[in-house]
Amino acid sequence: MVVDEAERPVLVWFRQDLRLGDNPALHAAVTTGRPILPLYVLDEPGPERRLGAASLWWLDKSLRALDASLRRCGGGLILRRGDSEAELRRLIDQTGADQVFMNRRFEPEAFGRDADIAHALQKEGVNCQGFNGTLLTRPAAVLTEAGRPYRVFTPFLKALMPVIPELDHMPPPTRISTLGDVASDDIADWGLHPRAPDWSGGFDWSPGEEGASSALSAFLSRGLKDYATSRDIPGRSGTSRLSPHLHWGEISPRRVLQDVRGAVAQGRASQAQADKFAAEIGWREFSAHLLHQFPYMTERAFRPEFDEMPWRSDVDGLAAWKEGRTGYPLVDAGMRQLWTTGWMHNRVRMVVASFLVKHLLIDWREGESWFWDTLVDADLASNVQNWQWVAGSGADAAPYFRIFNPVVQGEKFDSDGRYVRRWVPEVRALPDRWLHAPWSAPAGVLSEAGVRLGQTYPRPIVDHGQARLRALAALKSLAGEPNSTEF
DNA sequence: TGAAATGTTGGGGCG
DNA sequence: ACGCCCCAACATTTC
Repeated sequence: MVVDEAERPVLVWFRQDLRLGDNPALHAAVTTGRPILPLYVLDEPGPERRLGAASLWWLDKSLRALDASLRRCGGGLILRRGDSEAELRRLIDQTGADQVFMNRRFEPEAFGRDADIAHALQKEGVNCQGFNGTLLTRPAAVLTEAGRPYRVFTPFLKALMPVIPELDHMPPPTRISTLGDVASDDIADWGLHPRAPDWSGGFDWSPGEEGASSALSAFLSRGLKDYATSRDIPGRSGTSRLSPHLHWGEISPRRVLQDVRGAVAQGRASQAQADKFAAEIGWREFSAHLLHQFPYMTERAFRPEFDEMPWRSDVDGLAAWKEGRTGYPLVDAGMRQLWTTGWMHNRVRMVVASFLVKHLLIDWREGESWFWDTLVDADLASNVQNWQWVAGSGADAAPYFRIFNPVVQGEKFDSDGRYVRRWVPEVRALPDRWLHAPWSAPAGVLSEAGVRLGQTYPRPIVDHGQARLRALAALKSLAGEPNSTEF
């Protein structure tokens, strides 16, 4: 088939950039003036880690939203299932496309494979172009003076902020010229939404580009102005809840930071609040850069001495943790919020993670794996980095002796009990004074609140004081100086 | 982006 | 008036 050069279509390969606005790859494709083939390939099961159940739930909705947006511009999303390279080639063969535009992914496996695919296609005359649509900067852009990756967050953030490129004006295309009849799967056939049973009834999310913008607007008008303190109170809606939108690229971190700066300029929030929020976006960036540069982090401890950690095997403890019946109300509340809504407040994530790793001495990979399956914002770099941070084995990690007391954390950050009462109704009637430690309440208080320990609500599966000493002993046994940050 | 143990200080009760 | 003790409040150190 001989096709006029100017009529050849170009392919936009969507992955974790499920948006039309502020999308560098799509924008570059539109600029060619050629017909556009928007493609998503479900490479599942493929060479990468399989998506978790909550991620599949989200992907289902986000792809539908992207397809609807594309249809409003004149063309729909082409869905294919199979090996990424094979499906790209198939579509290229079917349509005569001679260019591929994609926003790069920076997880090591995906990054390497994208490069392999691009090289293979270029050899055959298909031009491939990669962009950065998901991070503030490419990982290689932030290095120490010695040319090495940062291992400590604060200097990383300081180096990152000045090198973030300006946000180019890339409005969503109003019209996409597409080819007529290109075969696409029906997303309903992919079965991404859970059935039998459908456990997603408690998910309260609006996946897609519009949902992302709404979440940002809501945060800018309500959450940002006292972010620094509200973000730590799990019983309030003080966080942005942008994480799943950012993960799937329904909004870009540059756009988020630009709008936050705009809110400050309009006097809707102070610079200090904005800086605190920017630092959280900075942690996302730090995670992505670390994983890109230290690919072994998904499997092994960032700090090798932690590979010797004497983890316990504890099937019952792990199950109690997952199911939210450890007997510590704040921990149980968090795990139930996760299961019910696909999300957990950040403060509580630290507490439940610390509990698994330090109180139960269970390998952080067990927790990471559970979060991966149940979180709608599951992100390889962030998930792995944060788990290693809590475990003490990560970059700039929590010192080994930092062991959260779930009772003290509850009293500090859920002092009115709003969070625990919402997710652990069994103890709802206890007065604040005893809410976070039901086992310490006098018998009369318990019976008045209708709590029968061991029957209506579990006794603690470990004693905090003993578990703390056990963890300290195990962590101290590691070779080297676990607390040192010197290299 | 801890918590617990230990140390210090100062007010107040009391002999 | 004074020393002594208790203990809360706060600071420091230790894990």
